[in-house]
Amino acid sequence: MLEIKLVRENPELVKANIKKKFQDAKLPLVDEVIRLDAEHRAAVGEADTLRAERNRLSKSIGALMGQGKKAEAEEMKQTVNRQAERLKALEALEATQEEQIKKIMMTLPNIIDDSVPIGKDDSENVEVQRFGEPVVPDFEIPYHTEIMESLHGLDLDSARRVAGNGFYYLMGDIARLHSAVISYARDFMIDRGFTYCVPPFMIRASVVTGVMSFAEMDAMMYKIEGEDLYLIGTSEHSMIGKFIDQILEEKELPQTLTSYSPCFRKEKGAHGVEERGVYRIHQFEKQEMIVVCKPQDSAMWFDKLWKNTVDLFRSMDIPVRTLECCSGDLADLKVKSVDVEAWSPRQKKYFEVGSCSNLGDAQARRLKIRVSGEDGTKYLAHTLNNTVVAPPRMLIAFLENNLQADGSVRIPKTLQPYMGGKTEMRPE
RNA sequence: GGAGAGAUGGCUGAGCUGGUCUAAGGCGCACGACUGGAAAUCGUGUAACGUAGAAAUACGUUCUGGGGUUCGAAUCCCCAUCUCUCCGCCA
Repeated sequence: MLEIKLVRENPELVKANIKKKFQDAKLPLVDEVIRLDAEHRAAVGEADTLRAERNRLSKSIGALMGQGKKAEAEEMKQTVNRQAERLKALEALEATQEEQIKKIMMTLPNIIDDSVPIGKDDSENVEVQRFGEPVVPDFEIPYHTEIMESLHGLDLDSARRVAGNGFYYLMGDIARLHSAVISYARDFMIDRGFTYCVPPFMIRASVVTGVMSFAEMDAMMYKIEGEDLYLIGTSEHSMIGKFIDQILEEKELPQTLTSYSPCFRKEKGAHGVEERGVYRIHQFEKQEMIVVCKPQDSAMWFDKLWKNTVDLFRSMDIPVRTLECCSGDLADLKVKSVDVEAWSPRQKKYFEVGSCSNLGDAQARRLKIRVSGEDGTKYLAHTLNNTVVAPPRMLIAFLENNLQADGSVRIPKTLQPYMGGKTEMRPE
């Protein structure tokens, strides 16, 4: 979501950005929206003149009525009525133009950061940095469902009967580990100065459309039947929505929040062979972090945010890397984004466990999140979000990296207090 | 779920028998005066968004949101949302 002024004044910049994202089909939209905008402003100008005239005449009708000059008032009413038709037509035109402009503006991608690598799809994403040694042990690592089952920690059969594919029962120590990871991650972020928050798990359509594109919404969100409510796909939705229509004082920034929520996703689309078990599921839990800040600070916060996730995983002895999203793979609302990926010693590759995004002012423009500066000027805030940790997918990385040759799973020191002091989980 | 009352600029709060509402009054905030400095006091100014303009400014839109009646809506009508009170239900 760009500002129409930017498109009007810098069409070449907007077009170059579209090309960088390999969305050439959208190029004609730029000229089209500029034309619509010019027509719209002309219509507004004419309509405003008519409205001014109507207001002036209406006022004098009031005055005439007060003086008891009914005949003159009636005559004046007729004058206003003669203009009413043209005004009505103009107002209808204004409405359709606004709708058309908004529709196009919603599809134009945000201007990406200069540092974003150019590439057409996820195959061209770029590894930035590795943290920790990606170890491949000399014994075989089983599929994560087998590790969990060996510890009596997973019951997919029952889940299928009760809710279907994409759901799970976590049992015993695995369920406890799940809660431990969430609690540990919560405290980890609180220690870094973030404010803990439990948000609504359902949100209105108006908030959904503010935080994501229609295509994403259709592919992800579960709707509550008969109500204007959707189950959240991530607490980012309700956390950014918290600031909808707000004008924040500059001194209240930055807002740094960490939130817990269950997440619900339809996950429309094919499920690959490596996505069995608890990798791609309709329901999971997540500790999230979001930041609302001044525009000049968002790049700095972006770096801080993804580092938090890296540090968290490293504190549980899980090797990770950061993978920068290339231009073509970057969602339209985003300025820049990196995925944090955890090492899978079984697959001998990294897989996504978190995603850190700088949205610039795109969400803020849609949701009207503004800042009132010291000198009274108003501007849009920048918004960012990042995963702290999202089990049960994260447990896959945890189990594979902490599995011992004898089938037991080591519990790192940092997690032990959250596991009642246990140092390992052992199959019976 | 049932019944009733409400929603007005940053906050509080009047207006709600339709027409100087260009939204009173108060609080807060900003600037100025007074002061050695401050408090108190006094004065002035204090919403957002859009269009035009270099700017001053002008015009338009907005009184929870959407629709309607009217020459004209904060005010009347309809729908939605939210809040409060009472009843019911419930962890």
